[in-house]
Amino acid sequence: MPKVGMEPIRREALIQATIAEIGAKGTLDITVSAIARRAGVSPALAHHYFGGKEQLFLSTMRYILGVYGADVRAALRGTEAPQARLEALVLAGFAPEHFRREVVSAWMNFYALALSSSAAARLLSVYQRRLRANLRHALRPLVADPAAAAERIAAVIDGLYLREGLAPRETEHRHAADLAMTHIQLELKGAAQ
Amino acid sequence: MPKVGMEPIRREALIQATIAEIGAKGTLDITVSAIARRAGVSPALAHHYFGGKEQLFLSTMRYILGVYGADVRAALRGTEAPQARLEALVLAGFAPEHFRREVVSAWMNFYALALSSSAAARLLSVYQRRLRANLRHALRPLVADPAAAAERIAAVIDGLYLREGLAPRETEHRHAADLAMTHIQLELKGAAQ
DNA sequence: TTTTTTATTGACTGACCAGTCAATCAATAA
DNA sequence: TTATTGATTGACTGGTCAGTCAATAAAAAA
Repeated sequence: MPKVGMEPIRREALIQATIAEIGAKGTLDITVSAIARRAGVSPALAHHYFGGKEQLFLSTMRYILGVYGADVRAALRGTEAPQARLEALVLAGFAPEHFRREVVSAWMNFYALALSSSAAARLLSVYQRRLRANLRHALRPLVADPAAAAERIAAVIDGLYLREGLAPRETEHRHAADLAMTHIQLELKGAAQ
Repeated sequence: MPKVGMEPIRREALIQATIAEIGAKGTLDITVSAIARRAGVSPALAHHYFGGKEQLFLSTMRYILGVYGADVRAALRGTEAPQARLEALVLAGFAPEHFRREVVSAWMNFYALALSSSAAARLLSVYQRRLRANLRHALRPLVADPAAAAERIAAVIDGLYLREGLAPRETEHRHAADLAMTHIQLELKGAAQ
């Protein structure tokens, strides 16, 4: 039953199906057929809308990065005090939905993909730059060397995410956020301006 | 020209070829044929010695983890002072050879693989546990909460490696080690026992 | 109503690949 | 010398997959 205006619906469904399939298989080694089946359409339609597998992956990556970015912006909205902004940044990054198996899968595989796809590398570096810029901005009134502190905090966030994301499920994710917040306290105490 | 005693030579050659191929393609999506070609043997021989692709990957992972472990042990040998041991741990982790493109590739892909292969996950968690144990041990005489500090330092190390490993080449890798060392200074200053 | 556009797919192709197996060849042991 | 064992591969199989294309069907526009 072909209807007009299906394109955005199908694109969204195919991206969601891609995320689900990556999560289920834990790999980017998944087939367009499986994704299409999950989305309830034929493999040919996936090619029709995305042009190919690689572009479907990139759109999926853009989607996930977009969700993360929106979360961060929402967390920062209305938050003025630098300390509160730091906390918001950390908490947004460690929100439970980022630890859903399929999301972790997508992140890990995108890290790997960034080594072979310059488009993927560019997307990832946009996210990294934005996180660091946000951190620097919040740190500027608080520490002597905001750039270096931002670098370290970003590393702690990424490192803790890596660890928690890879850890066997059932683990407590508050842990990561707490560790990161303690680290920030250390930065503030150790290098107050 | 078949000779006796070839097995260890071929195994090593195939593992090296696997690393090289992962580095070249940036993916685990590589063929046994390509690996075997690189090692100068037939694909059948790779199956003969390793039994299959997955086992070849796991052996390669074990090899890389083993090199890392040996580097760390070498760096710690003869180093007694806790502070020096911390520094040795960091410097070993950020040694230039770990930033060779093919090694970074292997790490990133192993992270992703750990999500779908419990054998890979186990190997990775052995490495992670060992790093944390080493850090805790060195931190015990220096800070009030060695476990938490070790967790944070390990996160910084992993996070900085992720960032530096993914960053476009030409970047300066001293940077990562410096940032990590500064972080350690913060930990010691902020929570001296 | 006719034409055009959008959505959709079945069927196909060309290519590739992991893993198997029987056979070959050389060194070595009996 | 003969039998055995380890090293090695060519040839093959069963299966898979990305991407193409022409055709169909339903809306929408003319």
